[in-house]
Amino acid sequence: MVPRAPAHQTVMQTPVPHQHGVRRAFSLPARMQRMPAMPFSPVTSRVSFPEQEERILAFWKQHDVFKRSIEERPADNVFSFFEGPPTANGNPGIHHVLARVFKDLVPRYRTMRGYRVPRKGGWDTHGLPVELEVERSLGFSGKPDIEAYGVEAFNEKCRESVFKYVSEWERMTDRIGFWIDTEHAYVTYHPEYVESCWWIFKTLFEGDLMFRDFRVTPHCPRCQTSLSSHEIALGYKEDTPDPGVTLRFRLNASSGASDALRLDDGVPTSLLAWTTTPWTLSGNTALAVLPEATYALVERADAHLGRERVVVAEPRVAAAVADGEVIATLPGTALVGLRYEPLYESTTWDGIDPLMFVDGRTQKPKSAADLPARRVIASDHVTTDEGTGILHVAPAFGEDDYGMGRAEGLMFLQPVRLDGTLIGGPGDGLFAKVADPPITQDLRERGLLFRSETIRHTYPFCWRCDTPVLYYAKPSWYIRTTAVARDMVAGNQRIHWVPEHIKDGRFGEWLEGNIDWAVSRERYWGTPLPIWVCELCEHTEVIGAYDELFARARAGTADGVRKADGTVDAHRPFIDRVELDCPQCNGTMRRTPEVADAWFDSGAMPYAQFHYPFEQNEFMSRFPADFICEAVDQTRGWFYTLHALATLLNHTEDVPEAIAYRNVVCLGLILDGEGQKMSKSRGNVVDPWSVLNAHGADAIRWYMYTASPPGNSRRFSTDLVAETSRRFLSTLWNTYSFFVTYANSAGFDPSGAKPDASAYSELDRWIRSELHQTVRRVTDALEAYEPSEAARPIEAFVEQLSNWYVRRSRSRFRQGGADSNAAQHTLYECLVTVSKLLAPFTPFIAEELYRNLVAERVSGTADSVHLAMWPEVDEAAIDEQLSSDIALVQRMVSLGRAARAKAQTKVRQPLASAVLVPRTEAERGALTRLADQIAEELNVKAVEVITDPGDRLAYTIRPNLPVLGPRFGADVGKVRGALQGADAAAIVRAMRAGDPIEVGGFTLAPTDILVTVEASAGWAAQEESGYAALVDTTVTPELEAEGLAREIVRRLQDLRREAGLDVGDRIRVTYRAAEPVASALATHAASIAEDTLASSFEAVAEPAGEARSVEDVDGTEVVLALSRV
RNA sequence: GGGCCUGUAGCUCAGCGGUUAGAGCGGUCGGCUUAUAUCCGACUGGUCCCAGGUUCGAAUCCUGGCGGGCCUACCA
Repeated sequence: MVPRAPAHQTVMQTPVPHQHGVRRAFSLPARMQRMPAMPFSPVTSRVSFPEQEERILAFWKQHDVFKRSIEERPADNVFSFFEGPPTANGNPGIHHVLARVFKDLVPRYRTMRGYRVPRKGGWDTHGLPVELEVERSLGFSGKPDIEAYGVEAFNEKCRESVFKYVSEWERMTDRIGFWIDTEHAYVTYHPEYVESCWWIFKTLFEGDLMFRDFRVTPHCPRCQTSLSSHEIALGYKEDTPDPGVTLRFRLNASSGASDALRLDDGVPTSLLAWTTTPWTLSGNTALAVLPEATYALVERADAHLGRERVVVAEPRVAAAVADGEVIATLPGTALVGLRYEPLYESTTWDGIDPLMFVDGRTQKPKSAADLPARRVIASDHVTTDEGTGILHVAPAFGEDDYGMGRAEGLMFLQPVRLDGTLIGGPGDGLFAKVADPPITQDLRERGLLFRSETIRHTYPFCWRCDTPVLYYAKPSWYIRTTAVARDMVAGNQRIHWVPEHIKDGRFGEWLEGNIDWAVSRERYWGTPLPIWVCELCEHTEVIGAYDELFARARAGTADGVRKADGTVDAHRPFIDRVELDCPQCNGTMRRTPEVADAWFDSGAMPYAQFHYPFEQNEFMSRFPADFICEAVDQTRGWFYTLHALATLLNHTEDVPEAIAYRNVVCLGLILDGEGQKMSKSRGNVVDPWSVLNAHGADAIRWYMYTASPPGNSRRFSTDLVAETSRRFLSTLWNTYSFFVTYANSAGFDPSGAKPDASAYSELDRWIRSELHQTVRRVTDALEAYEPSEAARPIEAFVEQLSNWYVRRSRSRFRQGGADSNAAQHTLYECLVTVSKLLAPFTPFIAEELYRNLVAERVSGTADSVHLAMWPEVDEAAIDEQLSSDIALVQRMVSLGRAARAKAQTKVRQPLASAVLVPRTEAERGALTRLADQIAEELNVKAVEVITDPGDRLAYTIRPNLPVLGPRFGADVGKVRGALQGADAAAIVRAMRAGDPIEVGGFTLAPTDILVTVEASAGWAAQEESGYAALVDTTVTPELEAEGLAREIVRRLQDLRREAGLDVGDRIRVTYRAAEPVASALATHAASIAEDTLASSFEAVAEPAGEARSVEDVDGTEVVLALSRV
């Protein structure tokens, strides 16, 4: 249907202020203005949602609706949204659709609330995934291949690769109705973006928030590169066999041991330590014990060494030293500070460069004598659950070890090369894992091996080449996030998280355990670190702007960065050639070779997307974001880097807020039908287009919003989307189609005066009450960023609208007159309001309804629902009593139908009466008032509402536990027992009279007891939760005749439809029927004729006409024939 | 290994201290219907993952397991 407006030039008018509403900003063609007689465009009940959506997309484009939805809102009322940039190096899957539809929801809602919501897109273009994709396409297997190929050419390939899939992303984004400005999207490799990143680096460096240090990192010795945590996760192998060796670290007279260790006895005494990595032993510089643990001195006889004593944690004695005798125990603190004999004198080996920790940094010692001696240290990392309770510490090969080295000022030895080969000792020149056996053998021969075994554990391998990964200390640049860790924790408390548990759960705990951010990567395609270090004196300088770079660069060295045409490309390898003069020593300053972690780029987007601070533009009005939304896997990714950089830059007083976002919705992951995460590697990714083409974007969107709360993971299947479309969208569509059909035939004018309040029927007042309660619920939920909570009430309302309001009002729409007008106004209001409520959720169908019902019919209105204002709650329309009364009616009708089903009388068969039994007097009043509706629904002649059904019912009584529980506590059981034995009828009588009830020594009030009823003969009853409905099952001959007449009406209507007659066609009917049908038809001929628009209805011997059918009515043959008049 | 989430009908999910655990879909049967690709009813289908505990009362709260998901991790 949309767009129906003929193509024409839209005329932009001067923007108008929008404090209280939206003014139309372009003029409609003259023929569309003020033509109340013009009907709504006809709406077919059969609609292709996907095709309709394409038409609406075209309408939005033609009329620039997205852009206007921003620009028509006041510039001083900004709601800020940050787009977390997707990496466009693969085709988008349905899981990307999930994120994008949730991102779209809140901005659309806020726009309708009158905010200006700019939506700048972005692309994440740097990083390892891009490099790996290129490596794959070039058939590379590691860094040496890239170096040989040339960094310049390689990076050029990366740049091309990034946008290979962008058009696919844009096509998907557009089709699902995600409004985002891709035209002005930020791109992380653009020079302006990189320059902002540089500014941040410089700001942090000058604020003493950046430093260089060793970092222990997973390292693939074959590819000679660090592996990111993501890559490591790909390569874990279970049950990897490794050596498990227990070693003797000898104590001697100069160890400084206390008397407790009895070294004076002259018995050889050792500390025992266990490790799975013998190749790290030559890097040992300490042993760690748990100070609060108790250690045991164990004496034993060794087959080779004779009498000896060993020290292990007391709980480990049985496991580690099965054949010994504990001769003393001592606290862990008594071991701290002991010196021990090194396994290897590795400090003196060729090629080893011993370092030491000073003030937390590794340094060369002034002389060999300054090196700290190996000693026993205290550490919380030690456990007594495993090994010996004494830990071998090699700071060069373990993160914990490194931390201990730093904290304790230990020696630092790294006798392993980056290619994984050992320097010196028994394994000299061998690859680390290969060196384990010779090292073990050497220690065995020297009497230092206490025990050797093979253990199995989970160990990481390089996912590309299957080489075991080594953990290895390498120099790295850090951002000192620990300096602002408390600020980050405090800031987090000001962020509204959905779901809430992320705040103090996954995210909060991550912040609590914050460590400095290792931000450098030894890679190629990334933001180059703008750090230059003097070759001679190590003077370090950070460049924060291109102008600064060009001013400082030695002549000619920056030519590759600033191209001849004036553009800048600060990427490698050009930037690597830039040399600066050292201001301190006249040496040459060269750039540190690393690039930035790509997460740094994305965390910098609040600033870099606007080239802040180089351009003073939107940044200030956009920071911090009011809303961001990504999947939970971003908790330690984008959510963290955004937060960290904001807190850091606030710490340096360069940005005004310490948080980057105020509200964040974390989405769960999409799983496939089997509950597995969708990923390219598993091959279970659903192609969004297959679903979009079949069911459309609205169906997918509605499914995403309603399937489960945003934070839950959800299983996805096309069938579930199809169900959504059928159940929700079709119901709404048909209600809309119904309205348009009858409104047009009645000449309904939406601009016409609204009916007086008194003209509205009770049904009208009820649905309006429901409508405005729905508006309230939806608004509240959206204000709380709870999309699922917001969507469900709309679904429930549409269901009520279609299946109660419209169904019960159908005849009113046909009749005309004041009542008909009230019904039309009511349904119109409902549909228009629903279209606005739905606009953020299902923007296409909402637009279609709004365009046809409002924009094209009512002057002075916005021409798109997305430019309209959010509906206001009409508090006066809300009548909660009426809402609950109708809910009760619906419940009673449902009970009554169930009672009919028990009696096996179809609803078409009229019955004499129904008896309703509510729980309270107030309910009795309501049902009495609404008895007519119930009688119609149940097809009974009379409805009686009573609280005492007399002998039509038998009673059972039950204790009202929620009331009795708090009062009687443990006696509840006795009360229950007493009630079971009591005379139910007598108690019910007492309850009716309002008398206190004495039972088993307890005094109960009427409200303490619940009554259940059952029908007696001649009645059918259904009871639920204290409510009951009964129907009189007696079918008199009169009732039977009436039922037969209605049966014939239904069959004639079927015949009309089969014959292809129009709703208004008048007919002539002839029939032949045996008894008892014949008499029934004769009696009711007039009403049958009226219901079927028949001008004549006569019994003949041989019925004939345009359509004829032979029917079996309860065993009686009936022949029907009809012809158009 | 640790953290967080999650486990309810064949499927997707509500319910999160209170009477007989629900909805939609599916299946079977019946019914309504000239807005509907709809709708209504009945039937079918549940050791509310398991085991303890708290409580008068537990799907719901606590503890411990088990399964699934995500994140994280060389506990030597």
